[in-house]
Amino acid sequence: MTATLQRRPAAGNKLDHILSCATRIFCEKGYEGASIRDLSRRSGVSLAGLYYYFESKEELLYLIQKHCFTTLLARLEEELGSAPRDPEARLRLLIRNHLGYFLQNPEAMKVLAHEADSLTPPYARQVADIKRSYYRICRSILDDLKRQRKLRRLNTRLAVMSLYGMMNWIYTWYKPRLDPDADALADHMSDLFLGGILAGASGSARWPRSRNGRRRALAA
Amino acid sequence: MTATLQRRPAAGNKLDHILSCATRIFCEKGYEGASIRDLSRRSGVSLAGLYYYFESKEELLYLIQKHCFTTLLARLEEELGSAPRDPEARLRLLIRNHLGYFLQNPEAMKVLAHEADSLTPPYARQVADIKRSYYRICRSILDDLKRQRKLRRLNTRLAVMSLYGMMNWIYTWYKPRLDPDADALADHMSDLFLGGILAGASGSARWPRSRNGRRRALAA
DNA sequence: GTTGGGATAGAACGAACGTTCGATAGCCTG
DNA sequence: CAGGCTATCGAACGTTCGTTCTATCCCAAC
Repeated sequence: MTATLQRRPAAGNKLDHILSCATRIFCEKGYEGASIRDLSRRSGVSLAGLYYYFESKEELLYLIQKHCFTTLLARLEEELGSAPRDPEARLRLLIRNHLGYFLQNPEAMKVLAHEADSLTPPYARQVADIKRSYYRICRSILDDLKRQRKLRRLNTRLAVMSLYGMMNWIYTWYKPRLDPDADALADHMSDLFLGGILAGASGSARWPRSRNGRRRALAA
Repeated sequence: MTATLQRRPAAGNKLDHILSCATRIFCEKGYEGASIRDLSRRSGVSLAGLYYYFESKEELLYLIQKHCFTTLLARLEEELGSAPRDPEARLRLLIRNHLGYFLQNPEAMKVLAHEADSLTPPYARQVADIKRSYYRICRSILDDLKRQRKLRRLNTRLAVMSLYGMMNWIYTWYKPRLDPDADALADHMSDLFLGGILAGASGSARWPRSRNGRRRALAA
């Protein structure tokens, strides 16, 4: 269950190669649909030889997810450390960081987003912990923004989830030759999200709601 | 490849039962991870008996996806038929329709969103056609809105994808006891999205963009 | 030059997979 | 009651799966 990375110091390069092949295969065929034999063919390592580097197929997915989320989180924390205190600026930075990493590693991105609950408890917990940290940073920025701008009616949980939905769904439609690059996309989504948060969720609604009378509770 | 539904007129009930069991199983274990033996156990039909009702596991997924997307699209077209011409109202209606159906059929929703490209060409094409119709309705509403409000800088493709991302990601986080119901959620996302579109994408930017100077093209 | 362990692979294991075969009920029609 | 059609099943087929067993190779240390 512990990371294979530490066990065999000299083997880092080859494990990295295997992990990158595995990422590509999981991306193409999904975790369940991918086979160790696929990985053997793609990586050039024999079927049995692979098991020198990891203990099971599931550990493979775990190592990929853990590495990516850890990197994503570390980059964000580093950037936020030397960033202004203004919540809007920090949120823009988070979005930029997220999309920057995702569009730079599109295959890993799909594996993170698509195989989010393919891991079983022993592995799943550790990944979930990192994800929770990442999620909480966004939520606390939004709580700050809510206080600063007095957005009484803002449900920050819904807002966070909506934002992550926008961002994580990208792997299903993004075409590098057709769509804007990561920075432009980050600006687009930042504007969309912040515009919506700041315009719609403050005091009175600026735009009419649904035409029928079913106005349920919107507040947090 | 043609729908099994028409071949055996009297068998509708049992096929429906099988499809609903299959939906639940695909939802729980994913398409690849689910086995026909799981379906046999859950539905109470013998392994061989199942194949009287469909031709392959893939046709099963196809039947589920086709039925759901067709229903979703039909409902939307019916509602839009007797709706006002105002693009904003029509967009709110689309969001309400989408979330209403999704939260009423959460297992099917996950199968639609998560197994979006588990089908291979013969089946995949037919589902893709229906999805394209559905997507185009949203896009044309947004094009109308863009014209009406003179939103020169709005990239409607990105906007549509962002909106669908927000909505389709719900299956990963929605908790019925914790989160607002479908109508309230639809209002929330409508406000967020419309607020963002109308505030951020018109003439000059109302809020500052990223702190560094990399201001790439945001326009369509 | 022997030795010992890290690194590798061929072959096999048992289990599970999607699918099919052949048989058997039940039932309507003639 | 004979014949055919619908609906169903137990058993099996051939394949692929994740994983492991065992043997080998290479190279540094003694």
